[in-house]
Amino acid sequence: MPSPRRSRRAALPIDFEAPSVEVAHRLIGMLLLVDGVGGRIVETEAYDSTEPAAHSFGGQRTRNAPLFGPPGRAYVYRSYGIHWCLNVVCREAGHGAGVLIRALEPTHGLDRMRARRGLEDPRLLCAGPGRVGQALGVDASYNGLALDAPPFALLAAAGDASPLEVDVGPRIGISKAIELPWRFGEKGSRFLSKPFKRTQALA
DNA sequence: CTAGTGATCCGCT
DNA sequence: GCGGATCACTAGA
Repeated sequence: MPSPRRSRRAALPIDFEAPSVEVAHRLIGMLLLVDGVGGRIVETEAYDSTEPAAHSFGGQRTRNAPLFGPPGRAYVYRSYGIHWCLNVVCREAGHGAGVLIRALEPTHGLDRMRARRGLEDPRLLCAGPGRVGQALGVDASYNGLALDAPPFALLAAAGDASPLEVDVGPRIGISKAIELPWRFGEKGSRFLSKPFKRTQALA
C-alpha cells in the first residue's frame, strides 16, 4: 500500500506504542541526528512506570511529564545536576515509558561533537548518556519535541545486509530493579559506555 | 582492566 | 537535607 505524504515529516521507523523493552531493542543500529549531528545508536535502556527505577514510577509530575505524553517524542532530564540525558517516549500516552539513549557510534558532524566535548577520541564522544547529550547539544529545551521532525531525525539503518546482533544485560547506574535485563547494545561495538558480560539475543 | 571519589542541580522526604 | 537513569580523573592490579 502506498504511503501518502501528508507532512514534511519522515515516518518514524519504529512503532513507539510498543513496550519500551521492544523499542529499546529495535533502536539499536538506527541513525539518530540532532541538527545533522549524531550517529548510529549502539546502546539503549528501557524504563517503564511499572518498575521502580523509572522516572515515571509513582505517577506524573512536572519533571517527568513528557513521559506521559505522545510516544515518539523526546524526554530530557538533568542527571546528577550536571548532564542532560535523552530518552524516547514509548507506548500509549499516559503509561509513562521510555528508552534512554546511552551511546552512539559517531558518524555525522564529528567536528561539532569534538568541539562540544573538548575531545578528539571518537570512542569517547558519545559513550554514555551524558556524553550523548553534550555531543548532540541536547538540553531541557528539547523536551517534548518529536523525533521525526527537525531538529531531530531518526532513520532506519541503511543497507541492512548483515543481521544485527544485540547484547542484553542489566541496566547501569540504578539501585532499584537491578535484576531486569533491560539494557541493549550492538554486539562487539567499540562505542559502548561499558562492555556486556555475556551475549544473547539477536535482531 | 576495575574501584574509588568529587562535582553539582533539582525534586522529593 | 538527601540522593540520583553520570563523568572525569586517579590509583593500583
